[in-house]
Amino acid sequence: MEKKLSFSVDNVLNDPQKSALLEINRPVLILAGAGSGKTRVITHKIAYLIKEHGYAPWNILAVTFTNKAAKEMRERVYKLLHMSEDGVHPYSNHSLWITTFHSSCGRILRREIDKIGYKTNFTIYDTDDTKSLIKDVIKANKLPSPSENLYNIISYISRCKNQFETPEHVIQLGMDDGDHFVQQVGKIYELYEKKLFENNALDFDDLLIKTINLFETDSDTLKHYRDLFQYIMVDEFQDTNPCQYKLIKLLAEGRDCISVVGDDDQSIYSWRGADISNIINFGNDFKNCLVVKLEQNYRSTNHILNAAHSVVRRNERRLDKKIWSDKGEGLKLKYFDCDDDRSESEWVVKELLNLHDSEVPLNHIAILYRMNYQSRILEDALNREGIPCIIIGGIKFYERMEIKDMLAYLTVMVNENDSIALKRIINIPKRGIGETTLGKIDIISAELGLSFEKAIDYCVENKMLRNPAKDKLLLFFDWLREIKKKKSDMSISQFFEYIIDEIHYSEHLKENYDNYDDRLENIRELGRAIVQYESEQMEPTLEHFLMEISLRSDIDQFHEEDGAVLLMTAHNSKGLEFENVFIIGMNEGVFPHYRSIDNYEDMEEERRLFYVGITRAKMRCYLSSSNRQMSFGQIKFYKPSRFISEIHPSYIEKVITDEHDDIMQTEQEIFNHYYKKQGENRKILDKLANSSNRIKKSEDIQVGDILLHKEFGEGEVIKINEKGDMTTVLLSFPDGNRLLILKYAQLYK
DNA sequence: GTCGTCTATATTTCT
DNA sequence: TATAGACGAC
Repeated sequence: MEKKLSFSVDNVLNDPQKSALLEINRPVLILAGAGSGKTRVITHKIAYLIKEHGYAPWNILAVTFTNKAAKEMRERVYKLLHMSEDGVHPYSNHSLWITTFHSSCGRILRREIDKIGYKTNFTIYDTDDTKSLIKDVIKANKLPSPSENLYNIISYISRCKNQFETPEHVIQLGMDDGDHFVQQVGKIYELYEKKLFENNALDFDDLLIKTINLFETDSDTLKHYRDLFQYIMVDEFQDTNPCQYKLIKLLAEGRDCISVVGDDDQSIYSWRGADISNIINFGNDFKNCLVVKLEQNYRSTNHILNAAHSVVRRNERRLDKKIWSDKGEGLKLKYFDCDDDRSESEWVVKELLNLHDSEVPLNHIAILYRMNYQSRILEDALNREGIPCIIIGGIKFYERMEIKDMLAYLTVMVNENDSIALKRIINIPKRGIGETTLGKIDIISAELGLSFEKAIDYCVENKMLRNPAKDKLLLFFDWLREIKKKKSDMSISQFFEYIIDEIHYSEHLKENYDNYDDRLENIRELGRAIVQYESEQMEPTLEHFLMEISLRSDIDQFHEEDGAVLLMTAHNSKGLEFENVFIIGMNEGVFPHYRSIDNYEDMEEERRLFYVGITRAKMRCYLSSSNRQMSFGQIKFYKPSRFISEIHPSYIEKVITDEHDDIMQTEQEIFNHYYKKQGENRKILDKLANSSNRIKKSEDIQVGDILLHKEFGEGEVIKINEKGDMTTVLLSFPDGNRLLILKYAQLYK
């Protein structure tokens, strides 16, 4: 039977897309290949529900992972509903719940969190704040400083949190296994959680966890939101972690009002706890679900799709599907292997200029890489040729020192319990309140279980602080109280300007930083963001603004219309598409990343990441590698990436040029080249570690040879004691003779 | 408590 | 390379 739609999807959607849209009485799992129009399905389905089935916009919850994806989805729905782009008419700006997981939770908690003991003016901590808080916790509680680096501790805690492991349980686990690290982290975790609560702060994970807590402890609230969200859609479902999945289940389980879209081949966030089994097990939790595969790609030509497929099909853990398009074969991928990273970026620039000559606009070109630092050398090369470029990611705007300073000021005005924000600003500009004083207060706060502010009072009352520090503290808090009073008399932007003046922040920047111009400009940019926020919101509040800001990242506000080449990591490119895509640094240890080389599952993820990269390209895809790369001031040698050889040869064309520097054939020559250039840099000697000049056998040397040791320098061979594997050499170094085991000593000719 | 200098040290990726 | 942290001088 044919269904008549006044909201026409007949010419916009293909058959599988349509079936995914029309099914609203069963759960729907949409397995959507790259470029198969999954956003189109979601947005049309939202519009369809509203227009054809009378759903109110606020009764639909659609969640994704990035603000950018959410924003795009919102705009597309507005268009379909003929709303204005800011969504104000005919529904209010708040009417649509098309957001990220984190901001939808933030929005819920902003209203409800007092039900689980927090105050609604809570602060959201980013990774930076989390790091500071953990440092503080270790110090204040006089815990031994852990041998592992902070990042490992933070991610361990985050993993525990996302799997609903309590600190007590983690500590117990650590004791049972005699695992010292786990015990230690468990302790830090416990104190960290306590401190977060004291500070009335939530970290990113908490936004989800506390929402779940809320729903689990307060059934009325859960019921309210279950009734509110009559239909739920999840984009990028392959990226959901246990927490996100649980949240969705809480809201939708037992009902049929859910559609999820995902592509297991594009799962690239397992390091953040994303679990592909969520997509694989979806059918178990949501019975009788309709599975739709979208395999037609609307983006790329087939050589690109086939090349991408020939790589990703090597993964064992994947659902079988193959994307195709009706756009013809198109061009093969172009691959160029370069001598070093400098010539690699020059090659990219050259190809890029060729494209430009054939009238390809610059904003149709993206250059992707595995790690942010790879952008630098490219940026230089592009600048040399005067090609404008925009780098996405990297040092993020909202993570800049001066931005964080000012946001901390605003935060303190809103949440007086936030010790991280308070400590950040208490001595900026210099007020003579230093580490020692703050450390003392932290310790008291930890020992007596007092909040930071209470601990200050306690220290003052009990005369525990010496006079200059004490007076300055009191002075500061007097000042702070005065400032806070002004808050209600002004708009957010006025208040912001007022604080800047009041603390003489521009003077502070001028006195302390060479690049104060840039920093001042950033502050102005933040001011503009505030003004913009105020103009967009019907009821702007500082609390809400700060939340928006803390969940925002750089990629959100890039505009395609800028006539510039885009540079970004492969991760950041997900969900985007470009006529022409370059992927640089196709080397073992770079892409795939060296930390995934020894781990099969990680390697599969790298492969998926590469798959994501290739499938961004509509027309042309360029790949390049380089044998030598300058990284952190050192030259490193690399082999071409295994992924290059994993591409079926019929879809890739290797570029041969005559521009290789034939002069440097051997490792020795390469070494000499740099050695001469950079002088006696010991670090350079490290590079020899893998070179052919490493002496491993006694046949390679004789008495009288001069050998090189990276620490001891040059030494003359005095004696060789043949003992098979354990052969030793006696060498005379500038600082004396040494006996070394040939096999282990790093000696070079 | 602050400032400057030196050294060690780390390098991935939505929110 | 670049930057955070340690250390010592004031």
